[in-house]
Amino acid sequence: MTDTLPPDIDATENRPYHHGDLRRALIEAARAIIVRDGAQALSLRGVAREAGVSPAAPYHHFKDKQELMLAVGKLGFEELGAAMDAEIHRVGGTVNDRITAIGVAYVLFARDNPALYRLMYDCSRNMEALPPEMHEKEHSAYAIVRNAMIEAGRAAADSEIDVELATVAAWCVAHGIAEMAGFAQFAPLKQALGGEVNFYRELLRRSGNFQPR
Amino acid sequence: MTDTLPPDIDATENRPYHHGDLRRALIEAARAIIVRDGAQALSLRGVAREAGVSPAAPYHHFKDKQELMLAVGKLGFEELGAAMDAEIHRVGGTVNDRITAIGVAYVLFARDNPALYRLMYDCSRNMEALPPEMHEKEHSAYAIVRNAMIEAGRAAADSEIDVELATVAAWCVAHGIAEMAGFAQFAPLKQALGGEVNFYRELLRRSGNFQPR
DNA sequence: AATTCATCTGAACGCTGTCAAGATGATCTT
DNA sequence: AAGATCATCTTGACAGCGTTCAGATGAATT
Repeated sequence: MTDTLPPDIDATENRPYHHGDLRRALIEAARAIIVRDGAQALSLRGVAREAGVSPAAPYHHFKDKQELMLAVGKLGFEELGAAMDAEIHRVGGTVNDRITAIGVAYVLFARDNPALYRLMYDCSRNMEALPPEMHEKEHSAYAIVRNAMIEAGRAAADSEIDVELATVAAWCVAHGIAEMAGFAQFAPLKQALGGEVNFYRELLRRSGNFQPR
Repeated sequence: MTDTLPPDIDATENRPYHHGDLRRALIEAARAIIVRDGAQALSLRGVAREAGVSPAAPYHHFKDKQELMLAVGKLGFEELGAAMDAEIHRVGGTVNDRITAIGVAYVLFARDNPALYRLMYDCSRNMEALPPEMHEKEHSAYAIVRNAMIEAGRAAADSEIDVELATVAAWCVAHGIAEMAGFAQFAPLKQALGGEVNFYRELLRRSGNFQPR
């Protein structure tokens, strides 16, 4: 019973059976639809259609439509973490430069992927708690913010509560701004501040969480 | 042709035709369903059922399901404004006491009506801009925050941009906290800070928007 | 070569949002 | 008072949705 199939890639789930890797294909099809047509237009049947399988096929990989959504949301959090990480390394500089970069990257991710960003929170809210791997892994979005808060001295690294609180406070601010980012009635403010990014930067600055004390 | 029906109530829209006032009945039925069973369970047919009319009846009062949702969202913003107003008058005290009260009232409204709160933003985001009456009326939620920012000296009252910016900054923070309010994984933090409300108050305080400079 | 069993299909269920055509009945005109 | 008007509501239909179940398919194991 030697494995004729390679232990394979590094991915969490991989099953090249009939289709090859339908599970991943479904997740990516769903992501594509949600980014292209918005959350409203996402149907399980549509995802199956996009992946070229029958409407019932997804049920062998996901219990629910919701469980597929959750997988897409998880992917979204990974992408968010990657975007923040990339921006940190691009900016470099002082801790405070980087901490601002994190906030801006967060808001821009939400602005560029509004439906995906929304889904990430929608499926989170429907659960009792976020699955641990969403925010506990080393390079998760949550860990990045958390580490930045410690490094910036916004929390005593030895006080668990203090670190959590600083992280949550920063996260809430970024989330609030991110959700408003697309609202059209802020256009005058964006213009008055000399650009969209400056607007976000100013809001982050005012919150006191993304700039030196 | 003397009016057999009283000119009637003070409401904005009132048409006692066949049903009496189906438009309002539909809005209130929708509100009841969304509060009772969640946003996921809200269907146009269900609303019609709850109001005791046929599935097609709503289409004589609303172009769309979305248009009905929008009306519910508008109602929600009115209730939010009323809740904030009530809390302001209940607390009294200094400007800073009241400004904190506004933030707490905002977050608690979202915590107590999560699905309604979500709908308020969902239908807002689907539009180009919020309908003006949602945030420009004297006692609208927006105006309350705006006036408080001026009174608290957090913005120069004569600088339009400054006032808008301060208001938006505060609103974003409150919104961010409000959306996170229900997340289960914050339970330890709530306990560590001696209660849920203290947790919200601490997050608001840290943002710098809801406390004296 | 035979068996097992995960994977996928086809057909069906009740539900949804929406529409077109017709019935109802309050209001307005005469 | 009688007739016309017209907003209001119902009936019936359509396509599409999430979900289930019985059966077909074919790769992996024996």
